[in-house]
Amino acid sequence: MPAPSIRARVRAEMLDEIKAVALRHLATDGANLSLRAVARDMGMVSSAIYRYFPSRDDLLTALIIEAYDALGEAVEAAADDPDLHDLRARWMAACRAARGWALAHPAEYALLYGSPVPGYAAPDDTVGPAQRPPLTLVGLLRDGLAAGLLSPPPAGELTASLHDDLTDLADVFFPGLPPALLARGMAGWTQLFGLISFELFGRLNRTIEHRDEYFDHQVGLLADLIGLPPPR
Amino acid sequence: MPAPSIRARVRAEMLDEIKAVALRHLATDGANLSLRAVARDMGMVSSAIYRYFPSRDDLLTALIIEAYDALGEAVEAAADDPDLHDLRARWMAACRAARGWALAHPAEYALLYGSPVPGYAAPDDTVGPAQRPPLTLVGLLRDGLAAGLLSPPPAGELTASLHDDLTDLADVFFPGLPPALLARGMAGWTQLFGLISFELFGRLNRTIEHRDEYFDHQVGLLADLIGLPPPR
DNA sequence: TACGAATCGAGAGCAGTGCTCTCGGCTGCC
DNA sequence: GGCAGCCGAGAGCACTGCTCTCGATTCGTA
Repeated sequence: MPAPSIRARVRAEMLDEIKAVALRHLATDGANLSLRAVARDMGMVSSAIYRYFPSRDDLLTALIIEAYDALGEAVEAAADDPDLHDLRARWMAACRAARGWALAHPAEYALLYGSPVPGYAAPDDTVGPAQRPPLTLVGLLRDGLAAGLLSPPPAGELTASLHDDLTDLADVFFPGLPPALLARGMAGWTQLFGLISFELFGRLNRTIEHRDEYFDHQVGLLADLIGLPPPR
Repeated sequence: MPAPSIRARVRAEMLDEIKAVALRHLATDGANLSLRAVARDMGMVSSAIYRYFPSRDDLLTALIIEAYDALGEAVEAAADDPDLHDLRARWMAACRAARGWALAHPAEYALLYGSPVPGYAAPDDTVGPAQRPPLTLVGLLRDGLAAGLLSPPPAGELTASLHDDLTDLADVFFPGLPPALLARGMAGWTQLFGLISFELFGRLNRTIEHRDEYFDHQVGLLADLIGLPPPR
């Protein structure tokens, strides 16, 4: 492999620096990222940014993919912590990791899970990284089932067409996973998203002060619903 | 009471028309509402809008309050349907009403529950209307408890400080409601928000086709967790 | 090594935005 | 009837994303 030319290396550094500056702006000024402000911060003129990102949306997409991967990595690392042998502890750790990342990167979380920007349609590059957290959670359920720690929910509780939808979905990622268990995993993911969003978007203000305990309790409730083995 | 002057009546009509046009723009163009576009649609010049709303944020706030009230009214009406005597049926109806309203008014739902606009801080006028849906849900639990249809969850499952937070919160709206039951009600509200947001923001695309059944199933799961009497 | 091609930053410019201010015409109240 | 308050139009400011052109620099290659 030939050494990358100076120009190519400078270009890669510029891409990284633009993303870093844009992230800083996102954190301070909120979601409406200004390309011109980013350019000013870099001592450049706004049109120069377009040498690196064809449009503002493309820059946002790059940031979104990086954020999805950072969140996904945090969740996966927590779920795969070798110190945790307890299934419920792994589930809990994954959820806490997601919340911790979100609290540490609120602007990026809002970028990922807030209302979609009007004209913006998520490109296909984002769907893979976006699936990492929910796949991690459902993967824990598959592990638990394989280890005999989980009993599959009664099959009769799903309608036929919903059973088919969930079976098709399971076949893509977790062949053989009982569809009712997949539904419970998605319920857990939905709850996790709701808990984090409510906390981050201020819906817990002036109501819940002890956020950590509230979060743990609510996640624990859903762990019970899913059928994870009780703690201890 | 004196008849309102012509000018006052015209002004009220203008306020309504501006809001109506803004809502149309919100539905078609997405969240970044353009005051100038609204003015153009009304055959006015942009500065004239400022005679009625001091800023774009104030117009948005007016729309938000109206949307919160419309959603709250839909949920309350569904929960109080006199034809429903079954507690679980009322819970189900309330949740379905929220989803139905959101699907019918996606832009307004995004305005209410999407990522908060950067500079925008929700004024106090919005907190009352915003609380109507969750209060309706928790109110159902209070009714069920009073009617002996619900058994309060074991008290020992909450930490002391979380117990205090929830007791304080309950005292404001539902004095005497067991805090653990309040937590379950909030879990239901969180789940409802998550389900609707995921569906509306496209996270169910290419995975779940039978959305109605999926929604009913997931809401039913949480109803079980809360301890609502089984169906039939 | 020299030359043509590709890349890059600067600058001007376009269409759009929220918002302010001033200037007239109109309305409503004393 | 007159005066104060309301209202729409218009100009203007600072800002945005984005396009285009123009030199300067760098690259790959002959």
